[in-house]
Amino acid sequence: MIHNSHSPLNSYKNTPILNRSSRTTQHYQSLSLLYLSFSVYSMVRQACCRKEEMNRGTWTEEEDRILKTYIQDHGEGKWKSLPKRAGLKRCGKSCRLRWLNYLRPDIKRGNITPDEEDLIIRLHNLLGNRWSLIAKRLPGRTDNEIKNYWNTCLRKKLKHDHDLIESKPSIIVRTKAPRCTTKLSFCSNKCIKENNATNTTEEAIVPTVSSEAASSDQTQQENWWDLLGSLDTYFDFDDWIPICGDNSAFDQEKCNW
DNA sequence: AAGGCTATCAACCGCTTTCTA
DNA sequence: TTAGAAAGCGGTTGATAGCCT
Repeated sequence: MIHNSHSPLNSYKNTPILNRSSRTTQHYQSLSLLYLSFSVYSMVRQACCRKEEMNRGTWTEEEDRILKTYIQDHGEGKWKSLPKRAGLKRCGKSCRLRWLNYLRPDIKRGNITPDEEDLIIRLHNLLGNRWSLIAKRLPGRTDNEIKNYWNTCLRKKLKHDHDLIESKPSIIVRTKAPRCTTKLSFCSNKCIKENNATNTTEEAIVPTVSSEAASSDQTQQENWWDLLGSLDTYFDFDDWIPICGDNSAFDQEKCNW
């Protein structure tokens, strides 16, 4: 879709919490609490930028040109101070997003190909709504693009298969340990070595498998391996071994528990 | 032609995670 | 070790195009 880059966004209206005439003492008490909370919140958390001084909405061609030129000359990073340095009336987050999702030279234009679509579906099946991780497996595509594509096209497309999907065991790979309760995880040999050496967390994919998949149910384990097998085009699994609480449960020779 | 409705997707927001001093 | 800053992430919003009546 082509947006008119010169049309201002007429959004973010000040919506009153209640009509003045319909407010009661109770409403005012609630409002006081709300304002108090907001004041405390403001003391703790500073806004990333002053909204009234910033351009918002669709980027103009001129803004794009300024941002692109600046990043080509000075490189990415330091997004918070970038707008000031580059002479843009945008907040740093907005600049970052615009660069990552639109201006970056390696962005792939055009429709999602059937191969890409297939990969998105498979990865989503594996990873869930981890758009940035999915995007990393699709060169030139952004997480935002994939997320939109999923929410608009694929969700509908797959809806008629809903019952089929529902009947399958849910095997979602979680990638951030604090967010999941898992028994089973996968880690590359390289990663283990590095972690042992540096005692740091590996940023690359170190997926853990949801507890459903970690059950002793043979069918679920087979499904899991099927899923991994279908993805080996995209992942280099030669270097990956499963670890399961203690590794002893896994037979690396037979590739099974 | 006009108005309503829907689909799309860029951009925003709030929160979490990671980095750094 | 800790607090604040920076970066990253995913859900949501809203402008716009296009279709339908």
